[in-house]
Amino acid sequence: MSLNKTPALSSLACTVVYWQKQHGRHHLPWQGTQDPYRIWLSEIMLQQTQVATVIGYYERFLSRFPDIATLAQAQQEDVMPYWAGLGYYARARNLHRCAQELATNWDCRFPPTPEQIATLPGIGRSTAAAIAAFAYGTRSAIMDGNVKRVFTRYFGIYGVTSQRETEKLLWDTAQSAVEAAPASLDMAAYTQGLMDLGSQCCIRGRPDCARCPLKANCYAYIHGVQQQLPTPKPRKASPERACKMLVVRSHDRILLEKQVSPGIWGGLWSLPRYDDASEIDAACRNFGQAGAAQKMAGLLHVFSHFKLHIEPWYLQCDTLRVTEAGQGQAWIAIEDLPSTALPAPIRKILDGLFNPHDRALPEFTDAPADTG
DNA sequence: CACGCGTGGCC
DNA sequence: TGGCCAAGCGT
Repeated sequence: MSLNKTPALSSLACTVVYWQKQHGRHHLPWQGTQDPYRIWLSEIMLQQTQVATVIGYYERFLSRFPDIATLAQAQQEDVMPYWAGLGYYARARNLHRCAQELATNWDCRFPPTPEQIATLPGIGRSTAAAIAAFAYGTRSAIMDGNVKRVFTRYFGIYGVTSQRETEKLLWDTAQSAVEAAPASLDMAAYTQGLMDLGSQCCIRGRPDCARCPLKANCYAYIHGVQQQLPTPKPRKASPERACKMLVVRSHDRILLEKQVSPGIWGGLWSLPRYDDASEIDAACRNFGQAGAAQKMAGLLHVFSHFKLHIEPWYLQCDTLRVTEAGQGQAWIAIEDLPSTALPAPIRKILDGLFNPHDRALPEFTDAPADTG
């Protein structure tokens, strides 16, 4: 992919800087300094941790350990209390180790290049670039969750961002954006501006495109696909459950059960539900039709947090009197089903029975298949 | 390289 | 309300 000569690329960095100076954040505790120690400490604390959580920890830590030498001389047991509650405690152990390494090998200073900084414990490519950009003005790109949102949307980069190919494209694009910018670019404002855009405008759920300075050239805004980007990770396999349901028909009516709220399908009407075949048998005997139920084609319904395998059975028993409905049950006329509040899979089952589109008779099967 | 690491916020 | 996510990194 060649983005280098597009207007979208060449105008990006200056637009971000201009916006950051007017609308970005300028009063966070770690801003307004070029001290690599303070910048480093903030970057480590901010890894996978929200700004509001970090602020208090940052100020307490900095009061106790004001510079690299103080931190390097401390015992790890004296450091950890200042991290307790912040999470990801390897960050604190690496921070301490890193300070000692800087004291031993670098005269309590940070190395001059992001490549060298990234060799230190707990500092990866993105954190190293951020430290170098804020402390030295080095033109090296960062890549965090904010930048991923901004760039996937702005450039229309599809693919799960944690996958290698997408990750590489994002890094290459981010570096190209820096290199396409004029030499006078304010790297600190640009780096901060990308993160400010990501946290203030280009948020995940409802991006505030109206206030975004990049919308004129933004792929997602132009094509209306903000909700599709960044490409969401495939969800973990959800637990699966199974149940059987019974369609009991008497003349022109079927038996439905009102679902309680709160609960699955609360307030809707569903079919009587059973856990196993013996309960189906018992129900049929109860209706005076032992062994008369027919197994229908199974289907799979996917909820947000689990999957339900439904095995419907059909029982014709015209001897029943429709006045005999249990608590929470009702005999509903088939002609009234279209106006009845039914969950989608229940409507599908009943549609297949009573409104077969392309076959003369409802279809029964011995081998239920998940056709959901 | 997919995963574990911690806690809080969000819907 | 449980799952997903947040200024990532190390293994």
